[in-house]
Amino acid sequence: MMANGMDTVVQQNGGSNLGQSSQEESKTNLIVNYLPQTMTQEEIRSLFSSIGEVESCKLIRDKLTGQSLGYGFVNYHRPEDAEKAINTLNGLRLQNKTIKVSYARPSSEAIKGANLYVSGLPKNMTQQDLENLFSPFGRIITSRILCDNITVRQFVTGGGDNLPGLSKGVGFIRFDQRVEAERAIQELNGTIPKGSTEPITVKFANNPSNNNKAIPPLAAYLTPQATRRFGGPIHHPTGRFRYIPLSPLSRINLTSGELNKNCFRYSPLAGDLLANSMLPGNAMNGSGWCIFVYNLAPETEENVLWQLFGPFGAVQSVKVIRDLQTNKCKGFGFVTMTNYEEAVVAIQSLNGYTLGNRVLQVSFKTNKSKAA
DNA sequence: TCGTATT
Repeated sequence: MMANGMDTVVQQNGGSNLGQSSQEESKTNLIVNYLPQTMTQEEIRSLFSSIGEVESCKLIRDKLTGQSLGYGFVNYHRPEDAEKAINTLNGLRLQNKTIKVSYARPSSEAIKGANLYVSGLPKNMTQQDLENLFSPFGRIITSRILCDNITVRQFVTGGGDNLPGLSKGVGFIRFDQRVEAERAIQELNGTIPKGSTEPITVKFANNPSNNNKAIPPLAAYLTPQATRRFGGPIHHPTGRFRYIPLSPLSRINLTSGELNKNCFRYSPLAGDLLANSMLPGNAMNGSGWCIFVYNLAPETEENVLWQLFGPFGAVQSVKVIRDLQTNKCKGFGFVTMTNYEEAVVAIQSLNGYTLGNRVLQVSFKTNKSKAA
């Protein structure tokens, strides 16, 4: 059935009340996976609030470093909102990630430590092959075969089923229950898959919470931005952005983590945009850059703006301006992005973009009430 | 040849 990690998990027993208690499967609590590293809890809340009223929202962070672990939970008040969130937000591309939205299983000790690392796989083994190999031992939550160019794959195919990248011969299988994983190790470790000559190794995967390999060099926090190559959070003394013009040589690399998110740089492409945005009292309101989007269709909803701007970087909030009577979009909206450079790229990319049969106008928000 | 999936 499912051939990639983007799909909502299929309940192999149809979700009916079989052996294991189908008791308190929450219909409102969602787990969100593959979140962009920079996405904050409030940005997640904002995104999911575009569907319906959120009861609670939690981004899971590393207890030591505070870094996002790339997943979180969103609990709605209403089950129908949770279902709608899955239908509309699962598979949404944000920055270089494709998020996954699915129902959270009830938390328990039995589901922890159920992730397996598999190596020695034949290079031609597909994700589906891998699932077929492991599925006799339990319900598979996720599976993945590592490829050399996963980034390219996600951008080109949107995380599709085929894997143009070359398999590295290693992968992961996450089972629903730890006992299922244990049994898979016993039965499959050291065995030779059909059509292969090499035995596979099956073992428990490293636990990402207690590894020490992800700590960036201390120097990354101490040296000037020129030497920064790591995406970790910079704790600016002011706790907020400071305007630091750099040379106009900066280039933006959307696919790497090399965008310095805590300094504003002049971009040779963006001089006039910057000039506009720096008008008094406008785009930068102290927490992000407000972008004006014009010529939206009457039926536009918030998720459209998320879809449009999300791929360009951190989006804090979106707003569709509606007529109070008809509840239809009045033709414009606003998007607030955290980082100046990402906002510039979004504007340059989306201004003039044809959405439906409408040509969008996208710019930094200006203080047009004064009609200066 | 180790990804960011259980509060």
